[in-house]
Amino acid sequence: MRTVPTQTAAKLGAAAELFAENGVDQTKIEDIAAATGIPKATLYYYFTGKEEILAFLFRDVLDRVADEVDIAVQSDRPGAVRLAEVIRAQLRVMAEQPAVCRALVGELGRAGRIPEIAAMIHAAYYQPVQDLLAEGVADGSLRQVPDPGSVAMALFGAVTISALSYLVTDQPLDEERIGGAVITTLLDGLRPR
Amino acid sequence: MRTVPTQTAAKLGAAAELFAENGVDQTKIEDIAAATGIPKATLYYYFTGKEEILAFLFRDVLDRVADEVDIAVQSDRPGAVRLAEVIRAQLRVMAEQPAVCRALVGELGRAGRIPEIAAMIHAAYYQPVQDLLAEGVADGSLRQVPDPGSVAMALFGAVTISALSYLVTDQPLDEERIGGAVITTLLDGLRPR
DNA sequence: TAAGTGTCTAGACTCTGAGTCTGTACCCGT
DNA sequence: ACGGGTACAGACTCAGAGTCTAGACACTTA
Repeated sequence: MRTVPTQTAAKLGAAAELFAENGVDQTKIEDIAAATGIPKATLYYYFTGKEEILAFLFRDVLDRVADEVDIAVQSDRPGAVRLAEVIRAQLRVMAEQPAVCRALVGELGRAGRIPEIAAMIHAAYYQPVQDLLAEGVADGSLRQVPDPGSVAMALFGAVTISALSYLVTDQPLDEERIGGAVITTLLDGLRPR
Repeated sequence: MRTVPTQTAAKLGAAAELFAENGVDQTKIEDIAAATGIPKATLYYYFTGKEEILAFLFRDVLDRVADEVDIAVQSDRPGAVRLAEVIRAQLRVMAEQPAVCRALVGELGRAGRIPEIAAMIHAAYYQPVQDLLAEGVADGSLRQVPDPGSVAMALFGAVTISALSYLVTDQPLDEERIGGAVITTLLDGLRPR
C-alpha cells in the first residue's frame, strides 16, 4: 500500500458509509469510486482492494480512539472519574465517525481477516483501561476486581453495542444517555446500596 | 424459502464456520456446498442465496437464546439472581454455537441487511431483561435505574463482546470467568461499597 | 528547454463466482 | 405406470473484481 495523500484519505469517509450501510461485499469498487470521486484506477493504485481500504479506515478511527483515551487517562483526577472520561471519549469518537464504527463492529468477529484490529483495540483501549482500574484501586476510588481484563472487555462491549444500536437506526448518538447509563450502572452497580 | 429438512439444516453448521472465519463476502456458495456436502443446486433450491442461509442460521441461534433466556426469566427467584441466570444463558448458547455467534456479531452493524435481526434480539433479550429489571426493583433485589433500556443494551454488549474475544481467538469460552466478571461488576459496581 | 521520473487516470481487457435454467433421477401416493 | 413434488447435475449468463497499457500532467535535474 502506497502512502495515501491527505486529500485522498479525506474523501474515503464516503466509502465507510457504503460499507456500513450495505456491507463490504455489497459495495462495488465502482460505487466507492463514484461516492468518493476517486477514480477506480487510482483506488487500485493506492490499495490492493476493498479490504485494504477498509483496514485503512479502521486504522484511522482506532488511532483517534487511542488519542482520546490517552488524553482521558493522563489527567490527575481519581481513577473512577477518568474511567467515566474514557467511556465518554469512546462515545465521542463513535459519534464523530458513525459509519466507520459500524463497519468496524461488523468486522470484530473476523480475527483472521484483519489480525491487527485485535492488537490495536488492545493497545488503544484494553490496556489503558486495565491500568486505570489498577490506579483507581490505588487511589481508593475503585474497588479491587478479580479479573480486570474481563472488566475492560465488558466495558468496551457495553459501550460499543449500546452506541451501535443507535448508529444502525440512524438516531443521533445520545452520548449523555448511553454514557450516563453505562457509567452509573458500572460504578454503582445494580444492587441497592 | 422452502422448508429446510432437519438433516440439511444440521449440515449448515459448517457454513457458519466459513462465514465466521472469512466473512460472508469471501465465502463462495461453492465453498458452502463443499463444506456442508449439500450440492450447490440444492442450496439454491432451498435458499435464494448466501444471505438467506445466514438469516436461517441466525434465526436458529436467536430462537435458542430466546428459549434459554425465557427459562431463566420464568423462575421465581429474586430478580438479581435471574439476571445472573440470563447472562449465563447467553454465554451457554454462544459457547454451543461459536461460529454462528461470531458471524452474527459480524452482521450486527448492518441493520439494513437483515432487518429482522434487530427485532429478534429485542424480543429475545432486551424486552425480557427490561422486565426483569423492573421485577428486581419490585422484589428489592435491584435498585431503580433511570434508563432500563440502555442498561439492557449495555448488558448484552458486555456479554457479547467479552464472549466474542474468546471465540475469535479459538479459546474455549470460559463461562465462569466471563460470567463472574460481568455479574459481579454489574451487580456490585466498581466503586467501593 | 529538454529529458527523465513519478503520480494519477482512462479505458479496455480477463476471469472468478453468483445466480439461472434445463434436464433428469428418484420417491411417493393413487 | 403415471403424475407430481423433491433433489441434484452440469452448462450457461452476466456482473463486477482486479489487471494492464498507455497517455496526461507535474516535478525535478541537467
